[in-house]
Amino acid sequence: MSKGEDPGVLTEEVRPLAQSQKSIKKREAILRAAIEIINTKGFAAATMTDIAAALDLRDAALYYYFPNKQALAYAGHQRSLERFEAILIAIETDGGTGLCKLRRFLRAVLEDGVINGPQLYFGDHSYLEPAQQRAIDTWTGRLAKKLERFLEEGMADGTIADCEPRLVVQLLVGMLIWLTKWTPTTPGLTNERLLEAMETTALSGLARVR
Amino acid sequence: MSKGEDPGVLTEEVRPLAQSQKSIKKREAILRAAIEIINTKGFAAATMTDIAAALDLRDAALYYYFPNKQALAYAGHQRSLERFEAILIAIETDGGTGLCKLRRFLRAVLEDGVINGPQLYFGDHSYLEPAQQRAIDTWTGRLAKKLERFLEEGMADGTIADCEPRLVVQLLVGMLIWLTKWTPTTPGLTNERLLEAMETTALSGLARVR
DNA sequence: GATAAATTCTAACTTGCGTTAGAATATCGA
DNA sequence: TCGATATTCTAACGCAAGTTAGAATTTATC
Repeated sequence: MSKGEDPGVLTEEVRPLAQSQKSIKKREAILRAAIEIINTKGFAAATMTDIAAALDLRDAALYYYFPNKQALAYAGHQRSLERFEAILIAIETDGGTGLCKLRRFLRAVLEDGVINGPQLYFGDHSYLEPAQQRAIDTWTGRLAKKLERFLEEGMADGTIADCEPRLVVQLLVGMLIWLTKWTPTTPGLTNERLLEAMETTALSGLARVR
Repeated sequence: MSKGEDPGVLTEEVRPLAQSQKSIKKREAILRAAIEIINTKGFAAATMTDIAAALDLRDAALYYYFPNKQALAYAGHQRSLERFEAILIAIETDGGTGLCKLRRFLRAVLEDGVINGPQLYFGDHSYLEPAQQRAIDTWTGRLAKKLERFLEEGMADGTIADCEPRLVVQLLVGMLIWLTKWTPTTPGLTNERLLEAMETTALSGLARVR
């Protein structure tokens, strides 16, 4: 649909892209700030002014990028789930034992910025539209299933203890969610020490066999 | 300060008590409902109308028992911490190995009504007055220390693996906090299965040694 | 530099919710 | 039954925060 030899074609295509490029960057920054703030204070307590202030903006400016607060939060949920999915798929394609996959998952979540600027969250979404809630729930369910499969694989290949995957996954998720609350107030904490603590607690176990 | 032989003494003492007794019962019920609702929806999203509706009351009626929403939530925090402290002290006085104490703690928290009507919570308290926040923080810190001591005792008596107690306690707390969110939507779940899953995950560990 | 588009701001509107005052009702002892 | 106290309700106020409209400003293109 475009004339190949027209020298203007390049600029014609780049111009709108260049505009959008910048706009998208800012949209990303807003989304990032929103995720972190909502994650910290909760949806209701996190005000549009809070989020805007993180980027030296007024609350009204946010409405240029998102129609309303709900949509902003919903986008945050989606972003979070996309990241999780990417992590899980990467692990799936790489293969390995069930235990190996589980360990890689814990490490990946930590490295994906849990401590400084949590970009992964789940938790509450009762403030969303019912349809949005359902969408999040089914998506979350799919991802949880992937994790459960890791455990089942491990039980089959002998690397993971006999357990109820559904329950264990929720316990692990709880550990991860809580990270975003207490790690910011724990100075001197590194990903290495955190990962070691998690592996000791959940993988090798706290109990010493006698 | 009272006449010992006055037969009215008994009724005199009982009368105001009888009135208060009923009032206290209702105050307890309100507090209980508030803890559960705030725990589920968060402080900001939980409205006074929500809490009142749980007892077939209007929002204004709550102000007969609590001066304001903040005070109600603060009382909830205190109630929660009292329960935790009672659990921890009971375990301390009973003695046993570090691992034994840790196991007893997990069981006690579950039995204290985590699944049906969560009465224990921690999480966010950024909506309280700074002084109240400090009070909660120091109290929470004391209780966390008790848990950490269990781990240290276990490391000393050989029942618990080498670890950083500070970090491990937070990981365990995360597991427990998250319980109140997902267990209500998991039908057919029993305390026994839950406890077994927790012991498998955190105590004996998910990894099978080869 | 000038014009158009994109971006952000100011100011006001709206709604929900915490809170209060005072009326209404229930409870209870005499 | 009656009066007093305790408890709850109705109605309204005030404020905080989400949202909107339109002006103001910046940015990009010629």
